[in-house]
Amino acid sequence: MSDDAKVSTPQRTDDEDRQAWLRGVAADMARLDRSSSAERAADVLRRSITEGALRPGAQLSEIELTEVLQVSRNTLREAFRLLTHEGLLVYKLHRGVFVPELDERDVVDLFRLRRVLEVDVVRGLSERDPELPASRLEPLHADVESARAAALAGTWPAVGTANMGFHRHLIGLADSPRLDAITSRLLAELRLLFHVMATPRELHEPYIARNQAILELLEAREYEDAADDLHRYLVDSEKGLLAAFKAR
Amino acid sequence: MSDDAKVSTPQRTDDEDRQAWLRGVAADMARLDRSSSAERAADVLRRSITEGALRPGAQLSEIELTEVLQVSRNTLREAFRLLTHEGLLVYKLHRGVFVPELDERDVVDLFRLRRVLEVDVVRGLSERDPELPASRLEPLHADVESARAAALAGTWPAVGTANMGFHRHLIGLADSPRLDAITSRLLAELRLLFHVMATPRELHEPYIARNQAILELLEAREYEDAADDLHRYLVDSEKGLLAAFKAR
DNA sequence: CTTGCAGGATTGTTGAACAATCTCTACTCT
DNA sequence: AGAGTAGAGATTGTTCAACAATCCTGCAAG
Repeated sequence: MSDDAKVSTPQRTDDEDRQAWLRGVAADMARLDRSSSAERAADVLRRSITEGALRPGAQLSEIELTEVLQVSRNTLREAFRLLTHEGLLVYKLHRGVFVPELDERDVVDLFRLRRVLEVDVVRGLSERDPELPASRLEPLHADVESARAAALAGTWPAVGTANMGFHRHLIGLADSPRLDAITSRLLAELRLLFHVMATPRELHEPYIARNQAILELLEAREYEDAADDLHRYLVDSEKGLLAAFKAR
Repeated sequence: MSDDAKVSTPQRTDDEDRQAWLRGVAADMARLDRSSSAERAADVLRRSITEGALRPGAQLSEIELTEVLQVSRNTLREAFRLLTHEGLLVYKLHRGVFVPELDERDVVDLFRLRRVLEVDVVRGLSERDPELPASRLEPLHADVESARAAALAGTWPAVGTANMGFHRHLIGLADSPRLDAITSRLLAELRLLFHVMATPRELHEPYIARNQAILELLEAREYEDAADDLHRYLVDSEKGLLAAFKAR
């Protein structure tokens, strides 16, 4: 860690800045030289699925998509694999790939995991409070803000996106790459579930304020209260989705 | 198993049996027609990695493996993708696939998740105790038994396998497919970590008895005590691995 | 109404080919 | 001599065309 800083600026900050910059550049590079074709195709498909253009249950034809996406069948199948791992597609042997159709049991399973993981992250924050700068909460503020803006504009899917970003960033506070990966998959599946709703307003609107309340508790370092709030939040959200299923 | 009994047996049980049988048949079918080539190649590689024939850091050459496994490059790459998703391989763009080298941070990350998930499963058992037949604990007994047998034979890697099976089956009690998938990946990565030990005896032996103790608490329906034991178990196991890293 | 059987369509797999990138060696220049 | 550089060789990324295996559809027969 320590270095041969010969200048008179505080070495710690200087070094930390450099480290942060190095990480940033590395991340940018990794983002740029992605496996080009396969990941680019996966990006397009991912958006089509999460935005609802491809409904749950829909089949994705290989030959059709090779023409649309301008990639070979092999590359397309690699993109399929990527999305399969994210839970956005399922393979049926010799029958093709489909957008998964989730049901009530999946809702229960999904929220069971969300509760365990998210609540534990928030509870665990109290133990590493000192090393957690306030700037780490910045992305959460941005999510609440954009959720509120989207609500004003009436674009409820965007509200859902922002709310999901809030929880993704909340999980990110734990600095656990494996937890981040798991969360990414869970939220992708949650997206699929949202499509059971005709009008997603009552599915997203109530949670804007509740996210903000949790965020304020985090700022006040009331981690236990925040965890309790979050738990109730997830229970209610699950109830809402299950109700939407029954009313469907 | 069940039959289309027109006799006077209670219909409910009859129907439930039929349902169970249908699920069993479906599972068997799904297990049989696996994606043949790609999954078969992945099976071979998976065993090579988990059994240590391919050490962490080793590179897997494509042309070499196409000859050994008798599959085409495209199919081999699909097998690589499968194992990448399990955490047993990592891709480095334009450089190839490698067996990952995990370090202390991975140990901490991994065990953090194991503690949260496994402990929560055990705690949650108390709420669904009535619907949990004693036969569900049968696989756990088998794991303890085979661990003990392997210890007598001195085959410590087999002890590790049995111990991991115990925890996999423990998680399985939650009946959560997503949790099962996550666990499968975590345990695969744990396997990679075991290879840092020259002599794996002290890494596995102490935990045979501790698994049995936990199992006995489960049978006695002392779920809180079992959860506490499990928590300590995982803390100690993490310590042992970290110590092995430092002594390496 | 169910069962069995073509025929057509789709997926699974292969092999070869070319482009892009990395690694290593050997060379040049100071 | 040592550092930097250019290029050859090897490996990976991607595409294409073809064939084998499997699934789905519709129709005929019982």
